[in-house]
Amino acid sequence: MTLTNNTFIGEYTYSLDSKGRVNIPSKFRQTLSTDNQNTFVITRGLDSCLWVYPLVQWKEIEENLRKLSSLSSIHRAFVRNTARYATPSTYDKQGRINLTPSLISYASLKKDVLIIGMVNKMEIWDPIQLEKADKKIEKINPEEYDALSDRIIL
Amino acid sequence: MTLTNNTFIGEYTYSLDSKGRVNIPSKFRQTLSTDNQNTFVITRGLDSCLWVYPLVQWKEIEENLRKLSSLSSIHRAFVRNTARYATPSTYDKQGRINLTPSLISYASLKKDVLIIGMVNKMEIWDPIQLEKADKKIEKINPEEYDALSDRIIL
DNA sequence: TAAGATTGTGGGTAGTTGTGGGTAAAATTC
DNA sequence: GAATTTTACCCACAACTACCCACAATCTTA
Repeated sequence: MTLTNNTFIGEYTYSLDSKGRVNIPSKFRQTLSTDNQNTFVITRGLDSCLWVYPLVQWKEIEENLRKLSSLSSIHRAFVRNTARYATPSTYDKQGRINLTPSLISYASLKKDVLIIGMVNKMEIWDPIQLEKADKKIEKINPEEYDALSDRIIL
Repeated sequence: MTLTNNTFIGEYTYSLDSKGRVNIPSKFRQTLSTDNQNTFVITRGLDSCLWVYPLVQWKEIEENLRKLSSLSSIHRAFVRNTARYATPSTYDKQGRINLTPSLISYASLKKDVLIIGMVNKMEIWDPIQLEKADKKIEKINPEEYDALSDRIIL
């Protein structure tokens, strides 16, 4: 059953094979095909994980990058660092995407891989890395976390 | 697989051969051929790298240069430095472009060469030069960099 | 519960891509 | 105008990638 367009939620475990392929949760594939879309952009996340955007989502980011000026060195660096690691990819007939060696090593991916829905994108994690990141967050800024609670009604 | 017209993202490693030829990532070639275009304009980048524009993009730059006044010495210098090093080029049947000795030496290119998609253009880098440039940016204005992160939602 | 459909995982193969070098045309020099 | 250098075009081949098929495990449905 499909949720709505471009909404990713849930957690799924898959295995990365010897060719660097990972399965995409079938629910996510359905979500995407409603939009006649099987193209993603995979890139480095801000934690040690990968971010996978559906093309429409990525296009929005790109539009914002286009507005930055090549005359500013900061702007150039920002565009470069954002665009540099972005890799377009489609899923194959079996529903898998290819990860480049560079992306695999960035996220320290081994055999078992966690895919997490992040509403507008998915994250690909090594289970151990995710655990580490979780523990780190627990320690710092519980106040900031609470502040978010005010902005978002659950 | 093609993204859309004139969008360049990702990082690719190629080798500069003895004749001064570098491969263009096949994804970029597809992007360009959608426009029935295999003509680039290569010029000096503002960092120590080369900028490669598809012809359409370059035409836009030219239009903007036309608007600058020759009465202003700053404007004159800007137009001169932008136009001066621009070299039109096409890729051969194998998908390679020729770099002139002048361009090669400007970017300090050796054997290994990095091509980076910058959304509206590509950059050609020597890996060591890029590393240097990265470190430089880290030092100056982290606040400005963070401000950009707020403007662009990833 | 059995049969059928869907999903996840592995591997083989044909086509594409990256890199080197050869040759003929064009440009440059003497 | 001949000789030499430079450039553009072509071919060859190795490495890699995308696509295809197979099959086991799981879920669905009657």
